[in-house]
Amino acid sequence: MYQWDLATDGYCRRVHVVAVLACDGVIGFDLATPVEVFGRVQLSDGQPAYELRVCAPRRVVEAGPYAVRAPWGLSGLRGAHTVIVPGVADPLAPVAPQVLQAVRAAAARGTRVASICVGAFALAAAGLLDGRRATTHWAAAAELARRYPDVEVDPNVLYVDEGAVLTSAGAAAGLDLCLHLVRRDHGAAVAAQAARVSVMPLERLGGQAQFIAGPAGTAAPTGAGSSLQPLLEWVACHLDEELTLADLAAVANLSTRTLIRRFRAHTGTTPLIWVTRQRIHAAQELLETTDTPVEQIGALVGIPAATTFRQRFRTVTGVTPSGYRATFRARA
DNA sequence: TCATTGAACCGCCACA
DNA sequence: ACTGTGGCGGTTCAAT
Repeated sequence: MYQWDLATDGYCRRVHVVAVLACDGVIGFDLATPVEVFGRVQLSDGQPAYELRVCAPRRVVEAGPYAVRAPWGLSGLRGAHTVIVPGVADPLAPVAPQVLQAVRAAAARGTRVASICVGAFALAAAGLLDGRRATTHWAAAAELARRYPDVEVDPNVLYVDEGAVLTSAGAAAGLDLCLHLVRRDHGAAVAAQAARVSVMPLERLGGQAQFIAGPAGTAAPTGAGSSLQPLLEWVACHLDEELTLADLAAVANLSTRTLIRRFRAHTGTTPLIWVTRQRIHAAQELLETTDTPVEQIGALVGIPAATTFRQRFRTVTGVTPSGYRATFRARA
């Protein structure tokens, strides 16, 4: 599964290979995002965290006003641990059969596959999204759902992580997705460093809804004009406290019913799931940067019951707190 | 692991 | 008529 190479200090080092697919009409922004993020991420020892391959079905592909000369053909997808599929200018155009085949084969090998923006159409065409949750650019979400009724399209989120298959919303959300993957692979500290390089918050508080233009084409006036942003920021400062739905509603000066509704529209999830995610992310940072015992970390992020903390940590990150610390603190 | 129990969530409807 | 809100009640979920 992993390619091993010998670092100069004599220790074996895992290199995670990221293959970025560039097809004709590829959107330059979508292509550049993973190239810049994965290409620049450094581990704490200064070594690059990823090996990057830009792969294309032909040696040169059109990318709008310019052309891209890709160093890898589709064979570059073989041996990759992650395949990124950027959007193309015309997502409704049929995807070349050999591209579909290559993506399908990668997924069948267990390779993680992620799309940016309307790249989701290619994943759907390859059948990778059937029965799964997915997202895409908000303006294309309805069409994706219409063409692929087996795909559960959620236009309200920045990205969807289904484990082996991930999709992200328009353009800039690709950055969120890439940073999310870095966090999954190398921990919050490395991801935070990558985010700083990109001059980008590691995590945006809202979902995609806040970027959907209103009927006049102006900035989104979702809800009755009022934003949840102050509440989300308040929560981020009070994670150590026990927070009930009623507490949040009181802070936002809304009924619980309306709060739930706004939350779904704004972040794509429910208030408490969102709060739990924030708690676990805070715990990840603490596990990486301190030697505080796991039990105490749970208390520090507002989940004082140790068993509850371990279980929630696991459902959010997929690993145990101690396992997470062992992975991401050992090399610090 | 399982049952209990209270909270969270959401559909529905009335109201402004 | 249309949109957002808030209360009610049933169901689900999760902590202990």
